[in-house]
Amino acid sequence: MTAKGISTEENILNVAREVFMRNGYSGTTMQQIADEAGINKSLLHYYYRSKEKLFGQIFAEVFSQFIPELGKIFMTDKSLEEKIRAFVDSYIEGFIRNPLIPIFVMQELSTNPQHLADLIRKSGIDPEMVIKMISESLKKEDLNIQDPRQFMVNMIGLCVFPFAAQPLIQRLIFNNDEKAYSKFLLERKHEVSEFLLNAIRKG
Amino acid sequence: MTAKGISTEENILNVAREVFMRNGYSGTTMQQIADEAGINKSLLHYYYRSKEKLFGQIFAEVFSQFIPELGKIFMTDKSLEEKIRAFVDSYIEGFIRNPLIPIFVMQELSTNPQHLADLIRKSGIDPEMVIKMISESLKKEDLNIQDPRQFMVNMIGLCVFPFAAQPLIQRLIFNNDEKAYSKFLLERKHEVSEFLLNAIRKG
DNA sequence: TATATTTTTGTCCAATTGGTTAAACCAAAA
DNA sequence: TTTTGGTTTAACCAATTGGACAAAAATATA
Repeated sequence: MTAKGISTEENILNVAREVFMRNGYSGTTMQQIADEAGINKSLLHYYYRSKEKLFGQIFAEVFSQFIPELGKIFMTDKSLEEKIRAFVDSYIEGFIRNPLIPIFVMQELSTNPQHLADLIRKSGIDPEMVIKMISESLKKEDLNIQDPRQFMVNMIGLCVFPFAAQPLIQRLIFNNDEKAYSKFLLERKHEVSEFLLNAIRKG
Repeated sequence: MTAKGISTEENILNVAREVFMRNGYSGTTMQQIADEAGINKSLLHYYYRSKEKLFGQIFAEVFSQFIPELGKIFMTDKSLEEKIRAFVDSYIEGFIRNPLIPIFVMQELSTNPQHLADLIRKSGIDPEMVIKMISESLKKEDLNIQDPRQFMVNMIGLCVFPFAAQPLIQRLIFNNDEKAYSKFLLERKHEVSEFLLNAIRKG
């Protein structure tokens, strides 16, 4: 038990999540995690047998926050316009709460793509089915969408990119004004939805 | 001199660039670079005094390939439509040739934002000036662009994201079909331009 | 209380880390 | 041929790495 009434096990997980997300797998040492958690290094191995196991658990959890619940939102009977607004809003909101998710997940999958296969297998969901379902839902309405896959990448990319590139954008476009950048991110919920809807409007 | 008539110094740089881009700074060891370059570890330190120096040189070079030459393209007297097409085309083309650039640069700047300050200072260019110039150029024509900064992030994000998220998209949307994904990326040059132009068309 | 059980720590380990140094090598100049 | 300069190597270093292990401390159970 720590001061806050949190179990040691949970405390380790919280600290490790933070450090791993900040510095990546190889940029993080077990000693570092132990120090920041205020415990002995051996205790890490007591609860989570190895660095890989600890990281694996954290990555799986963060990964599930990155993969959008496209299926759920696009299976409702709302209009496509409403679906897009709902998705963009909740997806961006999630990253505002935890801005490191995108770069952490994408970087790890870039150097270690085989993690992906494991995670998909464990999740049990069938990506192809979900994609097909959404594609159908996109084609249904009379909109200017030639390739649903391109549109999905556009939609997700517009949400994700500003977080992955935060330091760059904040410095180059906002002269390192953190407040201004936060405001920019909030405004993006509206901006991205409108942008997407304009782009697929027929005429 | 190596077999290909390339100097040892240059060969080290090429190998190091590849390894660093694949595994990041802390995921790379000097031994690894030495092995892949077919030389002794001491030789690395002979040519590039330290790991940091070697990495710094490589990062500066790759970074300059990531920062789009927005200024150049948007200062011409083409129409905005032509400018956008020209930019998207050349920017995406560059990443097709070297797909690891985006994730490498964004990841490094995420864990080490102070690199950015140094690089900008060394480059001598004034980001604020460039941004202002482009903003003006975007406002000139009668288009549906409320905030030029949002539009710039949209444009760059649509180009960059598919490369940063390549493993994910390739697996989830293209069932790991590399060929299909390459085709998708090629088609994106046209897709992104059209998408952007549709989105800012008035009416 | 005394006895298990769980949690935490200190100590140790082999391997690897980035880096140094002196010696060996080798082609070209003298 | 000897000398000179840059190049390459082997040996070595202190520090750090992830991890093992048993003792100790704390807690639960009897």
